[in-house]
Amino acid sequence: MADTKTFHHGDLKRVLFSAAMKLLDQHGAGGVTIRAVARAAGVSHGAPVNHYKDRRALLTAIARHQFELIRTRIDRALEKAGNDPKIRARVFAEILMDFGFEFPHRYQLLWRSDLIDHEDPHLLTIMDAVYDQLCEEIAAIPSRVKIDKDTIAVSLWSMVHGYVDMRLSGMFVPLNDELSGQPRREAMLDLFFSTLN
Amino acid sequence: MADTKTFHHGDLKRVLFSAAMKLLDQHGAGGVTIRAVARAAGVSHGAPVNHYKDRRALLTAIARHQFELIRTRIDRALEKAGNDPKIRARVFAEILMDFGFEFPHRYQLLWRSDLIDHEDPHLLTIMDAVYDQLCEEIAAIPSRVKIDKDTIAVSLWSMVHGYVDMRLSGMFVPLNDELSGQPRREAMLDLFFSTLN
DNA sequence: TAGTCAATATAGACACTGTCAATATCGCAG
DNA sequence: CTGCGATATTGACAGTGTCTATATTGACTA
Repeated sequence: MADTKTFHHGDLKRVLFSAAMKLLDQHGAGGVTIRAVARAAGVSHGAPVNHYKDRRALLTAIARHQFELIRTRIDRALEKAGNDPKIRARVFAEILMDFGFEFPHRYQLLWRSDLIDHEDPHLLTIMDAVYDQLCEEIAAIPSRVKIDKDTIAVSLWSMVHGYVDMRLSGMFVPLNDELSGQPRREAMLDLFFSTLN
Repeated sequence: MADTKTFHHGDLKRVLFSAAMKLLDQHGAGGVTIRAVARAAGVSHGAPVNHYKDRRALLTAIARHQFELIRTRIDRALEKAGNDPKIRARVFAEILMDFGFEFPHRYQLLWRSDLIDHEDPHLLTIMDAVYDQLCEEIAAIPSRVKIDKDTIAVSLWSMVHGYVDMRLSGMFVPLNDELSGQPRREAMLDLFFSTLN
């Protein structure tokens, strides 16, 4: 008896959300305007304010949802990943890259601090959860050399994010992203994990 | 007799450019509107079109200029960097990070393909030049293992960009970015270059 | 010197945008 | 049936980018 299915429209909040997602995937964050979302949902331009305080709130909700989706994907992949912590840490990287190339506009939104609220508690929580999960796997890697675990985690995530982000901006594309059949991303991860021996 | 110092205002193009830079540094790319730039330059909102076709053209010009500044900084730093190619490649990373943290809004603009034209020939040229310079240093590193040079270059730049970009979005800040006095960025670079032995 | 003309600047319009305030409507509690 | 809170509509306001028509400037030419 809490929230769903009441009042005028039905469940406008959900409709607004999915309309916004569609606009995001199609036209990027710039296409997700309050008014366009309202149009797509078939309501007036003033209606959304009852469910999302402003544009930033709507986009922040979407970002939160994406991180939850990422975590779900990671969890599912880890179930089938065996026990080698190096392979498990690598799964993390693969999932993030897959997500970035599959949903470029969603991925780019995640880091747009001018559009979303990175102080949002829900968002902070889920981001921390993903980061902590990575750290757990990293910590389980047996390593001869003593390297700070956070440094490894930050390095890996940085490399992954940097690669996806730059590729989505059109960089490294002239490099063809292929070398002798193996995607470059695999070669990068090979290189990274070879460090940890 | 070519371009500078003519007509009505004097050299409005330069004035527009530096007004835009000031707005960028102060308020981010979102604050760089054609009309705000025109206001800051003391001309009407329609004046800029004579010098920059549209907002995208103005921002692209700024991006181009920033990459040229980065290349200049790299060149200068390389002059004092000695002959060890590993140190020279590292200089590249240090300069990029310095620039990113010194001018966060300028740095973020460089990768906003919704705001600037990454197909612009001038921009492509200067970006390629910076990348090629990195590759040269990488190629000079003697390595036991045979690793594709582009993979190393892409990995390094990706890690550097990813770290700066995520930090500027507020991530990794709770980690304090310090570990035992040494900045994390140095630890990351240590880790990266330890791979190439 | 007078006149022409391209380069440059202005002013106004149009269609957008986010956000706010006033108003209207719905559906449930009493 | 009566409220009343939650929700939706409408209109307004100040912005924005970009286009068009108009005005001004300065240099070159006859």
